[in-house]
Amino acid sequence: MEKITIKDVAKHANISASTVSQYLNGRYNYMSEATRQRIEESIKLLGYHPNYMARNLKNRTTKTIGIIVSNILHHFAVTLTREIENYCDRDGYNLIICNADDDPDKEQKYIDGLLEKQVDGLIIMPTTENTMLYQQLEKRGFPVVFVDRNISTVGIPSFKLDNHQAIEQAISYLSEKNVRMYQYVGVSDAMNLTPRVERMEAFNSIIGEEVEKKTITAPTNDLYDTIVAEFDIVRGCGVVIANDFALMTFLKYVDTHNIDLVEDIHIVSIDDIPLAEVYRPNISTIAQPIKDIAEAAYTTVMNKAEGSEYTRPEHFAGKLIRR
Amino acid sequence: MEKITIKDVAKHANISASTVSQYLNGRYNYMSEATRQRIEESIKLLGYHPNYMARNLKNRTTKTIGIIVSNILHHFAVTLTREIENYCDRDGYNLIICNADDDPDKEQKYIDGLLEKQVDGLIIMPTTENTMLYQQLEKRGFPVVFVDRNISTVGIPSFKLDNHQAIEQAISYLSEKNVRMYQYVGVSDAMNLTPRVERMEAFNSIIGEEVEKKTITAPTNDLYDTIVAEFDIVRGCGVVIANDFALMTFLKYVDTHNIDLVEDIHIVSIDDIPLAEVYRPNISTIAQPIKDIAEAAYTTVMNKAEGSEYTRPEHFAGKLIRR
DNA sequence: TTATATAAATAAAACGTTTTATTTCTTTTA
DNA sequence: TAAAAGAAATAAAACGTTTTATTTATATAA
Repeated sequence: MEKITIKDVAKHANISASTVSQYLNGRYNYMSEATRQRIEESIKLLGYHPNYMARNLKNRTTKTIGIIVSNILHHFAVTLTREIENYCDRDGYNLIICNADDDPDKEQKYIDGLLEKQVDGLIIMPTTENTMLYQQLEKRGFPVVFVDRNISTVGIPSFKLDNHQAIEQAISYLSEKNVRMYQYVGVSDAMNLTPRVERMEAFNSIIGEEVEKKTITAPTNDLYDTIVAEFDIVRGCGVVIANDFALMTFLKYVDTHNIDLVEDIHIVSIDDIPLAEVYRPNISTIAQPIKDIAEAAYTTVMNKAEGSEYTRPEHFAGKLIRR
Repeated sequence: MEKITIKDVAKHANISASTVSQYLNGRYNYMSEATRQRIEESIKLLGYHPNYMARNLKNRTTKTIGIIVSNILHHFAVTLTREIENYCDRDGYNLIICNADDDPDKEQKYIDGLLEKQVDGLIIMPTTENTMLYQQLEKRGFPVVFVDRNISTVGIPSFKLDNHQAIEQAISYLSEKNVRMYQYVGVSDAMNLTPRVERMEAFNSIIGEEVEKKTITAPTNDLYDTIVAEFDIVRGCGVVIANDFALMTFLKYVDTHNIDLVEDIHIVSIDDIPLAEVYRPNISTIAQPIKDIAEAAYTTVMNKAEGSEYTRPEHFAGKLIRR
C-alpha cells in the first residue's frame, strides 16, 4: 500500500509541493495555466488522493460530524439519521454513528472519542446523566445540539416533537369516535427522558377530571406483561400509544388476546411506522416532524461550526395521519 | 475553543513532550513513577485529549471504518449496521455510515472520500458498476469486504445469505400446506443485484416443471401496480416474497384487495421484520443470518487491516420462522 | 534603459503527535 | 574510585499537508 503524497505529485509535475497545494485548494491564479494542467494530469496519473488527516492538522476541520442515538433500530432514530446523512452528503460531510443505548458511560465514552477525532460537530439524543459533560461542551463553545430530548440545566438547543400538541391531537382524534374512557400505554419514565415525561404529563393534563382515564407504563422489558395485567378491555375505549415500541408491544397483546381494533377499542400511536399503513385495520398515527428536526439540528450544528449563530424553533408539530 | 496540546501537558508537568507521548502510549518504564503520576494529574487537570488526526499522521491508523449501504432504512441494512457498530464499540473503533442509494456515482464518491479520510477498512453493499474501483482496492490490498451482494469479477469476499437454500426453505414450508401453485413477488433485478438474481433463479429452478408457477417483479416504484395487474388470486396458492420491501408492498395489496391470508393464500417472506410477529395473521419468514454476516464481515476487515489473513465461510443459512 | 508592478513559483515554518538516537543522571560492578 | 551498565529524560526528525513570506522571472510604465 504505497502512499502517494503531494510530494510525489510535485516531483512528477516538476513543480513544488506548495504549488500543488495551491492547486488542491483551487487557488489557480497562483500558477500558470500550463503548470495547472500538468498538475492535473499528474494527480490523475498517479491516482493521488490528499490525506485528510494531514490536511486537518492545519485546517482544524475534519468534515465529519457525529451522531449519538439511543438505538438506531428505532424508527425515529434511523429515519432521522437517514435525513441527516442526506444533508451531510450534500455538503461533503461524513457522519459517524454511535449507539449509546441510553447508557451514560457509553455516551461519555463516545463523546470523548469523537472529540479526540476532532469531529466538527455533534448531534446527540442525550441521556440525563452527563450534564457536567454537556455543560463543558457548551462552555467550550463546541457545536452541539440535542434531538428528541432536552436537558433543562444546559443551554444546548434541543429539536423535537411538540409532545403536548401531539398528545392533544391524539386525544382529539379519539374523541371524535365518542370514546368514553382513555388509556395511555408507554414505556415508563424512570430515566426521566423528555418524550416519556412530556407525553404522559400531556395525557394527564389534557383529559379532564370528569373523564375516566388510566395510564399503563413499564420498563421496556416488562411492558407486555404489564399491559396484560393492567389494560382494561372496555368497549369503546380510546388508547393513546406513546411510541413505536409501545405500539408493537400493544399489537402483540392485541394479537394474543384477540382484541378487535374496529369494534372493541380505538387506538392512535405516536411514530408513523410503515406497519401502520399495512396493518389491518390501518392504524392512525401522529407522524413525527422528522424532516424538520433533521434540518434544524443539522443546520444549527453547521452554523455553530462556522461561528455564525442561527436560531430555529425548537419544537415542531406532529402530523395526525388518519387511517 | 483553546486547544490543549501535548505541549501544554508537558509544560504543566515540567517534563518534555516526548515523555508525555510515551505515557500516552503506555510505555511507563520510560519514566519514573513520580513523573508518571505528575503527567497523569496534569492531563486530568487540563482536560487534555490527544488529537487523533495528528496521531494518525505517524500511526497510519484512524480507528475508524466505513460502511456503505444502499439504504439504511431497510431492515437488513440497519440491523447489520447495528451489529457492526457493536463490534466497533467493543474494539474502540468508530463507524462512518454512508447511504449510496444504489447509485454508482454516489458510491464512488463515498469510497474516495472515506479513503481520503484514511479509514482503516470498508464494508460495502456494492452496486454492480464500480468494478474498476473495487479491483483497484483489491490490488492495493486495502481491507474491504462486501455484504449481501457479490461481484464475481473481483476477489473481494462477500458475506451473505445462502439465497438458494433460503428459497428452498420457503418453498418447502409452503409445500407443507399443500399449495397447488406458486407465485414469486419481488423487486426486479434490472441492476443485477445478487439477492434479487439468486432468489429468483432459485425459485425457478427449485419448483419443477410439473407445478404451476409465476414470477411477479417490477422496479421499486412500480411493484404495487404490477402486483395489482399480475397477481393471480388463486385459492390455495403459495407466495414467496423476496424481501421486506416486497412484503410491505404485498401487504398493502392484500389490504386494499381484501385477501384473506388464512383462507385464500399462504405467504412466506425473506427478512424477519418485526411486523411479522404482530401482523394478523402472523407471517412466517426466513430470518437472515445477520449476526453471522456482521461477525464475518467485521472480523475479516479487521484481520485484513492487521495484515493477517482470515477465512470465513461466505454464505450463511437463513432460518425459517414458522408462525 | 531603469524602476515598478505583476505573475509564477518556492522555501520554510507550522499543525500535534510519535519515534529514534542521544544525552544526562544514577546505580552497579570490578 | 573508575568504568560500565541502566534508568530517566530529551532533542530532533518525521508524518503530509497549508500558509506566509520570499524569491525569481516577466511585463509594464516612466
